[in-house]
This record gives sequence, structure tokens and C-alpha cells, in this order.
Amino acid sequence: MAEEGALRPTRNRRGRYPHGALRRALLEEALRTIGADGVEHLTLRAVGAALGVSRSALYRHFADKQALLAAVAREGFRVLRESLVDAWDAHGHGRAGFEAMGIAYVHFAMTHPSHYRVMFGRFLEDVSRDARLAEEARGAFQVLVDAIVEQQRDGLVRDDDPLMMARFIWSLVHGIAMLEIDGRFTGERARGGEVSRYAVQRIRRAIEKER
Amino acid sequence: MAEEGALRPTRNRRGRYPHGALRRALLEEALRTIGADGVEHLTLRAVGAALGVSRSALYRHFADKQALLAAVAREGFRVLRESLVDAWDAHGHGRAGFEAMGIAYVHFAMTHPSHYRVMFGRFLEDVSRDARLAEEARGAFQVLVDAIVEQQRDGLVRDDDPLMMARFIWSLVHGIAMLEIDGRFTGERARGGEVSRYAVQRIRRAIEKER
DNA sequence: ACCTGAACACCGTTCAAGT
DNA sequence: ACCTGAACACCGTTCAAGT
Repeated sequence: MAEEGALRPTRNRRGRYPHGALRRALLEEALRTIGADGVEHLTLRAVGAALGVSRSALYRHFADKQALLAAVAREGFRVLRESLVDAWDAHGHGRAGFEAMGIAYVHFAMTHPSHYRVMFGRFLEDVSRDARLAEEARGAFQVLVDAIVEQQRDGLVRDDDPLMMARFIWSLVHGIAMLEIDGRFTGERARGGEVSRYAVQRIRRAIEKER
Repeated sequence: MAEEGALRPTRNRRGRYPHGALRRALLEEALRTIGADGVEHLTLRAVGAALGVSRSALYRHFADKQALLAAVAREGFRVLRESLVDAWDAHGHGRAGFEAMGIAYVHFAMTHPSHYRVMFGRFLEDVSRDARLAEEARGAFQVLVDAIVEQQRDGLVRDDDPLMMARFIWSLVHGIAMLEIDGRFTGERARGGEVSRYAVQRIRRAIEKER
């Protein structure tokens, strides 16, 4: 059920995890629990127990529960950014690339709901506490801004403030993603995938340069 | 700091709240705490203490903490629905009314962040547990669908599936609302109000009937 | 009918102690 | 260096008892 398949590291004969392996194992067990029970039910005790480790062993690798969640979110923003860049590049930039980015964003949320909820679900008290997390989040947003600027340069989209346009697009894909993974789209044709495909068509018209 | 100003009911001379008054007071104190400290820090003990009441007095009026939060959310959806209908009517329906609805949606979230977070923040384990809550949520969404159908009838917007179009618009305003109240829009011109005004302009073009 | 106060089964976090 | 186990200060919820 883990979102990323990974081998669980085994303990060595002294009953210890090799250097850094427990940290990785804690992260993956947290992700697994979040996926199964929700972030709100994540307990450090259960994470420790699942790995056969004391409940305070975690504090060797993370300052506290917030730091564990911040690590989950940071990893999420990194994977999201890579997904966006991949979609943009794989479709040769331009209009097709931009539309693929929109689809990829919602697809990331649907395939990594545990990551996505921690990234945006207000479980992190203070995002700015972890500088590297803030940097990863900024980086993912920048991919969107850069794609808009490039399209403006090529005359494909309107010459509005690229930051404003990026916030507009981000709001849309974020809204679809959140409503989808929270099961808010009901009915037969309610899948977030369909909504995002419809949205991409409409957005094309909303931002294209008028001639 | 309460979102809705209201007089706190006083206890009578037997040290009791009059019928129903404690329920109302609990709701308002919960809202106040959520606004000040966030939903994640809401504790029933603190709510009781603030009202000078035992921590288990609450269980006379709410089945549990979830039921208290569900009541907050239900009230939120009711006020949201009223705000949308008011905006739609006050601007004479049509395009102006629809745009006013979009602005009103984001404005509701910005002026009632505590309500909004409980409504959409995943603190309610199971929305369908409270039938009246599900009904209020459905009612608010229906206002949007009805407005789209009316505009289609008048030839103002495209003849796409109105449910799909409603989900598209809802995702956008929900995304703006969430990112805004979570402080995710940074920078000088970052206010959710500005993003929603920009969005309304772009959406007009996205959904208008092509001639 | 409404509220109290003690009790229960949980939390995250700390810290002296072990290897 | 890494982990344990007891302890601390919190939670939500239950329930017998009071008025």
C-alpha cells in the first residue's frame, strides 16, 4: 500500500538499523499509515511499533512529529516538481506541454494523496520552520511561472502578470486535486481526471492570446 | 474575535444556562478558539473551561467532538449558500450576478476562515454521518449549478454539461479560497481578493458561448 | 433535565539509563 | 552513537453520582 514501493531495510545482528536506514524506514512507515488511516490518525507510537522500535527512537532522526511531517511534505514537493518538469519536457513545451503539466499536477495528487494532504492539509504548523521545505515548495511553483513566461515570449498566452496568471492556474489545479482526493466529486462522471481534462480545455481559451 | 458578533448568554441564578443557550455558547466559543488557535488546537476541555462549565457538559448537547465540528460546518454551508444567493440576486443574475457569486465565495472564506477550514479541512471524519450537513453542502453547490443552467438557457454560457462546468468553477474558487486563507499567496499583489478578481475576468472568457 | 468529578485509555515529548 | 523504558502533561470519552 506504500505509495512508493521500497524495500524495508532490515536490522543488523545487533538489532540496529544501519546508518540512516531507520530514518528512511520511519518516513515510509509514516507514509503507509497516512495512506491507510489518514494524517490525523498518525501516531509516533504506532510508527515505532510497526518497525519494532521504541516510541522515542524516532527522536534520533527527527526533532519532533512536525519535522517528520515536514520531511514527508518536502519529498512530496520534490516529486511534484519533477512530475511537472517531465510533463512539460515530454510534450515539447508550448501549449501541449502546459496542458500536460495541468493533468500531471492533478495526477500527482491522485496517486500521492498522502503526500498531497501533508503538503497542503494544514498539518504543518509553520511551513517556514523548515527552510528546505519552503524552498522545495517555491521550486514547484516556479516551474509553473517559468512555463507561463516562456509561452508569453512565444506569443502563445496573454501578456498578463505571469505571477497572477500562475496563481490563477495553481488555484484551479489545487482545487481540483483537493476536492478529488477528499471525495467531494460525487456522481458517475465525477472523477478528478475528467474534471481536469475539461478544465484544461477551458483554460486554454481563458489564457490564450487574443488575435 | 468571534466571526459572528453575538452576546454570550449568561447563566441563570441556579448556575445553569437557559434551554439551548449552552449549545449556542459552545458553538461560538469553539468558533472563537478555532479562529484564534486553529481547528487542530481545539480542545473540548478548553471550550468548557472558557464557559465555566465542566468538560463533560458538552456531551449533553453534542454526541462528541465530531458532532460539534459538524455543527460548525453546517452553519458555514448555510451562510455560504445565503451569500451566494444574495450576490446572484443583488446583481440581477446573468453575467454580473455570476461574477459576483465568484467574488462572494472567496470573500466568504476570507471573512469566515474558521468555518471554511472546518467545512473543507478534513477534520470531519465522515461528512455523511450528519445528514443535515450533507444536505447543506449539497444546497450550496446547487446554487452554482442552477446559476449555470439559467445562463445556458439565456445563451450566455456554453452548453457543456452543467455539472462538469460547476465542478470546474467550484474547483477554482475553492482553490483560491484555500490557498488564500492558508497564507500560500505571498508577495505584494498576492491577496486572494486580487486573484479572484483576475480569475473572474478569465473565467468569463473560458465559459462564454462562442459566436 | 442538566451538570460534576473521577477514571480510563490514549497522545507527544523528555530524560536518565543502558549497550 | 543509538535505543530503551519510565515518567510527565496533556487529550476525548464514559459513567456513577449529585441537584
